Amino acid sequence: MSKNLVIVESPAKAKTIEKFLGNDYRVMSSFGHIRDLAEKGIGIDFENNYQPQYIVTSDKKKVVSELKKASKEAEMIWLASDEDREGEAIAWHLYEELKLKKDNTKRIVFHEITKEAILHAIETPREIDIHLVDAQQARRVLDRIVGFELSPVLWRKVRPSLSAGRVQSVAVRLIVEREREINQFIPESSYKVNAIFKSIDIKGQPVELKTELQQRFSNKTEALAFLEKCKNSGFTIDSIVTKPAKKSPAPPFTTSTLQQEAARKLGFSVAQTMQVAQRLYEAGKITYMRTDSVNLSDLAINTSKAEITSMAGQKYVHTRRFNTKTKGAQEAHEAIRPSYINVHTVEGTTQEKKLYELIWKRTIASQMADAELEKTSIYINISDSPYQFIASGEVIVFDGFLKVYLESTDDESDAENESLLPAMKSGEKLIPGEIVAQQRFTQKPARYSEASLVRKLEELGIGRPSTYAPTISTIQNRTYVEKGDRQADKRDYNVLKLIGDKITDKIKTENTGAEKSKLFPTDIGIVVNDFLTEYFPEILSFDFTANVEKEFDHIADGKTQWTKSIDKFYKKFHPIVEDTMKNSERQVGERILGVDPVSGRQLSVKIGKFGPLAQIGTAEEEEKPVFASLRRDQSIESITLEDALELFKLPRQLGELEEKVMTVAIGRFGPYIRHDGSFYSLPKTDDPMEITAERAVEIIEAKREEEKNRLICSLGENGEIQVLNGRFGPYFTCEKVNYKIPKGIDPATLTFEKCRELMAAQPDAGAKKKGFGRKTTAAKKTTAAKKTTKAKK
DNA sequence: CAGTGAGCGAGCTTCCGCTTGACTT
Repeated sequence: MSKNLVIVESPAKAKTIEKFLGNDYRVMSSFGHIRDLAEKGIGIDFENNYQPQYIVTSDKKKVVSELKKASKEAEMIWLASDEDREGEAIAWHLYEELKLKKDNTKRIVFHEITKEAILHAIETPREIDIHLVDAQQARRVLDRIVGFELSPVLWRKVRPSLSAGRVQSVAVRLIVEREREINQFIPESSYKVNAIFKSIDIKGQPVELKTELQQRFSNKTEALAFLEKCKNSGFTIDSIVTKPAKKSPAPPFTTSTLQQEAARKLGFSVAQTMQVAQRLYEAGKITYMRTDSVNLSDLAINTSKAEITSMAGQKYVHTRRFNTKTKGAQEAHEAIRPSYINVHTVEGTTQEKKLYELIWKRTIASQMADAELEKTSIYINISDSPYQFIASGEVIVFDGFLKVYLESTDDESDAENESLLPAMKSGEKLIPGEIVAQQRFTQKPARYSEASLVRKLEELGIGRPSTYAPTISTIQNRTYVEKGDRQADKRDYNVLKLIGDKITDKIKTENTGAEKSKLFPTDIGIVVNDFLTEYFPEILSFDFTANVEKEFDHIADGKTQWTKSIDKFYKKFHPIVEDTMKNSERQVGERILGVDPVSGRQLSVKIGKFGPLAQIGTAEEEEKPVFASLRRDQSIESITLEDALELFKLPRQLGELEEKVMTVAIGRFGPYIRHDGSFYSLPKTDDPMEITAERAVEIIEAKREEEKNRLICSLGENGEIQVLNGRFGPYFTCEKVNYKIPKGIDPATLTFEKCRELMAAQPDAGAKKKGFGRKTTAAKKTTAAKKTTKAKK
């Protein structure tokens, strides 16, 4: 039995620390927070000065009882959770829940997991900082009030099961507003002029010089006029300017920058990055992956230095301390770095290897020398014109950190590969090979990717490293936002080319605006956002979090009582909730597009019970309205009258087969033919608008043929077991439950008895569906319920 | 697996941050 019990948050951390501390210390983990506000109801006692009603969370009952037992056996208890608001609260909850005593409890903190740091912490204990704890309670209670009062407003006014919150609602707002910017964007064009000059270099070799005119022309007339003038112009090198430049390495990774770089360089989703990083962390290969700090421990800096020296030499070393600039950063940990800098690669999956390598390179590079560059510009005069052509080149004089790592950017647009320029002298005359004026357009703003949304949230100080990935999932699970691709649009552009004294004028076509894996708002997302921003502008404002953070800082400093702060907020907020509940309309996002030319009735779009729909006529009219669902790629916000009218061309009658009508329509699962109560999906190659009766008959007969071959045999007295051919191979079914047939058994030889045997071996067959991979509390409850029923048996 | 857009009006849903499992398909 150990004399000392140390409690930290993470089991991986506990394992490491235990090694440093020796036999007198037992190190256990709390697995994060152990208590939270009661789940049922709001969990706050409004009658009693906002007293929080804490309960031990169901998944922490076991941990808490183990900790309780261990704490009774120990002589001294060391609460070693992180030194930030949440960490302090964890320590306090432990103190309360484990019923610890002041005289044998100590609070210790360290920012890096090194032996030195931990021993130092043990020597300098303190008490729990109750003001910091109060700041956390205020944060927790505020989030609960906002979330649990706003969400029911949405259930009533928009749709059940929706949610709103301080973080997620602002995240959705960013995406909705970006989409509007894109929709409203009007591209402007101008003419960019490039020239290629021919010359002879010092060695007498022919060389080409690629240049761009410093001036862009706003229209074709000006561009043409310039080219006309160039026909008779002379071109002379005016000057050659060489300037030194340098590039510095980026700081080591935080959660947010790791997510961004892993997305750009490795194509990982935000959640994927965190999963892979978690595995590396648990294996002891990297430091903690949820951090907002760019700080490295002395140990890490020193080992980096040694590593760089042996790898590349002393002159590549340049150690640095980076400062965290992020709003609201709490810096309880180090930056994300390899645990052992001298380990360059790790064993594991491809993903783990790649992510580790990225972390290693970024860490090492951050302690390396600046890259030194030489930028050269050649300025070329044009006779009779005030403008100049410029050729730019860049040469790396000393690679420095670039030897290892270069940070990526989001817009990998036309980053022209600037390189070495040919050696030339000023005064030299040049002959133009060709001069091209090309029409260029201003770019639409880019939609957010998961990672760029995280960067934006971090910039606004909204959310924490531990919540970036879950927030991205939440707004997608609530169907406010969808991840998707955008096909490129074709766009014509004009190219004017001067060769010799001849100008050609051509129209070319380019693809533009293609986007992959970006976040799009849904109609529901737009309606919810517009509703919330109208009625709750303060909560939805981009600086709401920053403002409440200031308030929390006052509480942490002991200047404000946390309940007073909450009271001030609640007294203002709650009446708005009540008023909105009572006085606002139901939100369906209706837009009137115009009039149906056939019936003369109004055509509108809105959100219906089953999603976005278009409607001809109104409910008030005597004649019932006609409805049609919007397609997946259409939205209420941007659909045109023309496209909406197109929707009403289906369902379409195709003629008859066996005296029954065939109709073609588009359903939830795509286009289908309906005939005699049966459904036949259309292959992707058939267009429901174009399909003929003959083709429809073909599809129906093909499906019937397949059906015929489906049944392999019926077993049992009344055929209660059927052996069938399915999409994934043969299987059998009994009382609507499907069972697998193990490999190696010929389905045709199955007997009734053998099937009963196979059924007994698959007790869980049919007991799935439902959850659909979502981590909801509901899903957790059903699995828990399953376990208990099993136990009873 | 499937074509709805209305209506009886039960009882349910929801937040943000801290941490890891335990599950199939």
